[in-house]
Amino acid sequence: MSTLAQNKSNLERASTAQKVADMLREQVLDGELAPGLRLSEEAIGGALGVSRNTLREAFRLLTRDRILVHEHSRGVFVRTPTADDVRDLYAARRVIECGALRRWNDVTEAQREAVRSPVLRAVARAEKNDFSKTGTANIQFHRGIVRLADSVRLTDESDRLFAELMLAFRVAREMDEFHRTYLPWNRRIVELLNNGTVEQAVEQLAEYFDAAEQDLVGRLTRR
Amino acid sequence: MSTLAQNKSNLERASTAQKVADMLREQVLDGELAPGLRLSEEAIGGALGVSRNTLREAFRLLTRDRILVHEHSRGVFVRTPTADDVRDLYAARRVIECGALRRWNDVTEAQREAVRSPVLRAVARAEKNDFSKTGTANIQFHRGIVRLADSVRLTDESDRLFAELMLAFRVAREMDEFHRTYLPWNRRIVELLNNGTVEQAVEQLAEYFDAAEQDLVGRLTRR
DNA sequence: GATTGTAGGATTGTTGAACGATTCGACGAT
DNA sequence: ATCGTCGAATCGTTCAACAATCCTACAATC
Repeated sequence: MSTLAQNKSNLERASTAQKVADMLREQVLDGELAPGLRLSEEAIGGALGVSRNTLREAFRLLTRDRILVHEHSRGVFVRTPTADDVRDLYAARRVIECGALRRWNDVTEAQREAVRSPVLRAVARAEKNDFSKTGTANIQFHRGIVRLADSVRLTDESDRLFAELMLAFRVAREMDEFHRTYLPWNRRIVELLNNGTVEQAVEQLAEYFDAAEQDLVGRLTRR
Repeated sequence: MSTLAQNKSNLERASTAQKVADMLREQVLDGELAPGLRLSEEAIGGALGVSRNTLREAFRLLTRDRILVHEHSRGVFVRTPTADDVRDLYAARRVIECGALRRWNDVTEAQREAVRSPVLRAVARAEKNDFSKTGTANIQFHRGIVRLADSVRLTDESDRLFAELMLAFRVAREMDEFHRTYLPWNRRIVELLNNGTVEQAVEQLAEYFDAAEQDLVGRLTRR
């Protein structure tokens, strides 16, 4: 049965627009297309060998994911998150992740492990001074938290939020230091969870959001 | 200054695709386009006087809003929410709305009033046996709750959830009775909030979600 | 009778070209 | 220095075309 399910996903051919959108998303999140950059329909379409119409469909998809912004008759641009965007982002994360974390005692062991293990990985990365991977492992930790809620709609929306956050990281400076600062916080949260003191863990998570938001906003405003 | 802001929104001409999407969304939510219906590109495009390419852009927008589903080489269909969809929907609402409601004491009086007043309106509608408007007023109540979180990203996503929920209502039966059943619950929640017992209100809200989810799933499965 | 193969017509997926509408930047007038 | 004006570049939208895919009906097979 599981093989059938796998075949199904292989059969679901992605449309050209979808593939183009995936490729562009990756390039933006990898930093090859910097925030603020304008994406010319002609240039991109020519380089990728797709027609303008198809490319525009791809742009719409990424606009909905908040990776691009669309200005009428001016074109699409790689989004440049503002301080207000970051505040909004963290307001959403506070509600979603704190709410998801409260379900700690109601979920499967596999779900709990998906929260714990990324923190260990992040610590290992940080000890090797590999801070770019520290950041991605950190996001895995938060993805794991969201998944405690058992809602694909929530995880999908959160993935959009995380993508936007990574864009904000690109705009800000000194992000290596940022990730190093908040790693101990995550360790403490996992510790509290293992102790069974869920409500305290939630409180720590909320405090982490307060601190990280203020820090990131600061790195965005004075620049 | 406020007039300038108004003018700005007027200046932001919506694209044709956006206008078409808005029109189709309205028709779907009003029930003029029933769940499961296939939307032919030629038929719709011809009726609305827009080209196929523009119409396809509109379809993409609505697909992202989960109002339509897109099947490769088969076309787009009005979404027919399943029982699993409803469960996922309520899992997301539980996290979002309970989390937002916990902020009750940290928000402005205007925000609090936007939670209270829809309940009074719903009661008034119900006394006149106007249950379609009872349902919309009820949704306003929940929209007000989400707005306590102070995040446009969260309210936007919630609006998508509510739209999907209204689609589920169309598939289910006897929804008049449904809305009548859960109206007293909302009154009690507002009462608890006014008493200052926020945590009890959150608990009531969670119980409401449990009951409503089970009820709605039931109306969707045995049919 | 139920299942499988096959031809066809209809619909979608994608492209390319076209043209009006809008924006941007440079240039010159005040 | 500020304000119009003009032209080039780009976007918004439409149209026509063709390949790829799906659906239906009918025939063939067991």
